[in-house]
Amino acid sequence: MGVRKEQKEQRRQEILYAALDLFVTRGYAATKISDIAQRVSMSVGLMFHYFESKEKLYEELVTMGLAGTTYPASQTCERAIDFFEQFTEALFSVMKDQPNIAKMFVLMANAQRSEGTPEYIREIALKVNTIEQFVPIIEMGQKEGSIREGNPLALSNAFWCSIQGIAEQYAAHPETELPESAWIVDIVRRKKE
Amino acid sequence: MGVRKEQKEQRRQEILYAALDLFVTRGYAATKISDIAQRVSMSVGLMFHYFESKEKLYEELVTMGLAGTTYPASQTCERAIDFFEQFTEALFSVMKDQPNIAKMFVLMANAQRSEGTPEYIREIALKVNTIEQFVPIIEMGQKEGSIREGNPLALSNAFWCSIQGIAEQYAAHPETELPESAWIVDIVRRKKE
DNA sequence: AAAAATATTGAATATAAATTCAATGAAATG
DNA sequence: CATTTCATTGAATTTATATTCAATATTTTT
Repeated sequence: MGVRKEQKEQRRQEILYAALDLFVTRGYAATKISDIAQRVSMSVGLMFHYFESKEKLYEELVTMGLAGTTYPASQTCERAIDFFEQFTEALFSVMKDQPNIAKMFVLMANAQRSEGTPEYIREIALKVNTIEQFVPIIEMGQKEGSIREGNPLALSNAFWCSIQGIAEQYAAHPETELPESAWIVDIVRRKKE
Repeated sequence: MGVRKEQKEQRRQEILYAALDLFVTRGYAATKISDIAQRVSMSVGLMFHYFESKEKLYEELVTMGLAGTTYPASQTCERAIDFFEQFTEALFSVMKDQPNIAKMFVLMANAQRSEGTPEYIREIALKVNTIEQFVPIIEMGQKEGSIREGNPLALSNAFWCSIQGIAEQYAAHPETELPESAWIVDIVRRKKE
């Protein structure tokens, strides 16, 4: 049973990933249903057999992005700085062999920031609140001396903005060499005297 | 003479800055002429008295962005790392009291990257080639020991992506506290043993 | 293999946004 | 103050794109 359902599900996935790529490289508003249809070699009409509307497609992507966001926030690390190192290393490594991860990063950021995003979709995207999540870890690291001094929120922000900027560049130009994770972790690392 | 011309020029500027803000906060494609018109309290029709089309308006902004991009590439600094420090400090300081600078950063990056950008506009935007510009400075700094080891292009890229990510966040949320420039410069700084 | 269910298409239709335009009002000029 | 020039509007028009739909093909089920 369900051979057809599986195929349909398969096809939906193809559409979703084609849309992800297009939404990221040209922006949601600038992407036409016909662009997506062309990518997956189907007629425009058929797209609506799979997705109710362009907006629903977007919503589903953002929901996927939210679901896929599982940060090992309470990983077992002795020092906070080790957490940043492991996290960043892991992230870059995943981005390298799954370009969709970088794209998803960009999609989520756009969904959060752009005033063009339908409000209910924006709200879904906003549930991923990475900047705030890292604040307690930074505070801990400051106490133990592995993270530099300074406003924890501003530090977290600086770190995340950098990650974000890198993901964007990588999504647009995957041929770019990713930085070594230590370079980025140094944004928050405390230097020894 | 030219009272009218001045007023017209004035009005054009208002439109340009309203468009800059909208293009950045919602994206070029998602911004309607009517959105811009509303911002500057004029009828949609009148917009076309000032600009031939939405695209020309975009082109003019990108051209402005290119013209405004004057990096003191060969500043008088003893060490390369000092250059990065001065540059970053200056940039953040300018962004703080001229929010349009941050917005322009974002506009230019979008124009460069998005496949939705009309090709001739993209080419204008691509003339700002910051990443490559910093490579020789990094190489110099590596020789003199003030910049860390590593692929100079990748280092420049990491630095610029961070700046870019920060500018984007700041453009979207100007209430965010900007990082201290030293945090970001540490991406390229060489640590003493 | 007939019937039912589903996939697919291409051609309408609907919607939305850009662009044009004829008409009107306001300022400058002689 | 009559005339010309420019600013402005609101209502068409055009263009682009999303969405619907009736008709057809394909697959599954009986």
